[in-house]
Amino acid sequence: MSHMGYGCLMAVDRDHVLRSAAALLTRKSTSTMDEVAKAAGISRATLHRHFAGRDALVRALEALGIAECEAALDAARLDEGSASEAVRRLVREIEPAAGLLAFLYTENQLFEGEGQNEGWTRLDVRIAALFRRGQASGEFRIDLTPAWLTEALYGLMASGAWAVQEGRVAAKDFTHMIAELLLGGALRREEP
Amino acid sequence: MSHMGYGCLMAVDRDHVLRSAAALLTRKSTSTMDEVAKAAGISRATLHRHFAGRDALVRALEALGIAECEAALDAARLDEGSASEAVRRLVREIEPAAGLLAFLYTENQLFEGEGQNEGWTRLDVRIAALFRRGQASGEFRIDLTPAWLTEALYGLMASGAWAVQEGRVAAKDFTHMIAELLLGGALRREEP
DNA sequence: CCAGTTTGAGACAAAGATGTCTCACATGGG
DNA sequence: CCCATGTGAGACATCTTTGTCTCAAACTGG
Repeated sequence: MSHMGYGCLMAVDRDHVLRSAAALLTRKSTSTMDEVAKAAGISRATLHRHFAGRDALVRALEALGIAECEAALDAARLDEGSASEAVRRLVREIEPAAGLLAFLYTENQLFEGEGQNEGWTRLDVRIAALFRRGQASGEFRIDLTPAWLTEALYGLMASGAWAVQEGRVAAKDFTHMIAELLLGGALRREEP
Repeated sequence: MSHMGYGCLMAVDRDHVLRSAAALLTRKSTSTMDEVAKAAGISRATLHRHFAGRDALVRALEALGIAECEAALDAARLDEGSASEAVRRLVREIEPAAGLLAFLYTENQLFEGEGQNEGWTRLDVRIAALFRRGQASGEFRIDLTPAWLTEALYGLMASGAWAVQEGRVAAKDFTHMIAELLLGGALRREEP
């Protein structure tokens, strides 16, 4: 297998390691490199062969989270149909990445240096644009800024991911609970 | 001042240390004991005289957060008036503690052992009871569980605290943004 | 079967944080 | 003024995590 280099097997292993690291760090964000390795079913040495260090691992998780989030935004077709439906599609598409996003959202180490990934800005811009579109069309209220609605979406996804993980809400309700609360709030509607 | 013991000066110093530690750890949850000490304007030795170690400090912050939260619940008089107004009062009263709560909310170390503070349960019960009251009175929709609404309130407060800290939303809008989103959601009302 | 590659296990030192201790200094009451 | 108390600065050992290395074993493709 000398000619394969990084093309084939390494890639799928790397992805598997990344996924299990995401799952573990979502539950316990201070997990040791050794715990991450064991969770992935590999040794610490092999983990180090994939990721130069803890920082590289977290950066790779950041890139993965951003990529999955952007893929979700693409799949949700935010420009089509009503803004409400676009938000529902967005929450549905982003659900599988919610745990990872929740971990990254609280990893404030990622946002303090200078070399912060501009992918976050791209995501913010696209999501805020969706809320702005909803405001322009009269669907959404205008006293809540698009920046705050974007932030609230992140926060609700993180809360939802944790609540599901601790069994406080059912996993199947994740999408509905987040989208409905974000769109409609807790108050009952007089006439839908 | 030998006869004073722990009664007077120690107490206010301890409180001041606790407050600055809360402010610092909210921004950078991995701050060193030395950084915590410097932020409080004291030396690491003195910090250690107040709190036996990092764990003791975090536990003290947990107790402080729970106490402030319970005081806010008391001040908000959750049983009086409409549930919506009670939620607005709750958010307003809890705002000063939002940063500390956001820190504790993501300190999952607090919730994994067996000796987790039952204060959180007390808070959950009281807040969930408020949402349940709103549902029973017909004010709140019933397809969002009280447990999820409680969780969402925590998540929105954390998001709000971070968004304010990073300058993405104005501090003066904190209460309005959180309460209005939680109650009414992003959709515009036809007839208020 | 064989050769090259990858892996796991462990040893090892470096780095960082923590807990403990000592000692000099300041401060405030008597 | 004097003394007791609290404080800051620093030294020190310890512990954990990390990064690096080696080597034997397992595996794979030919």
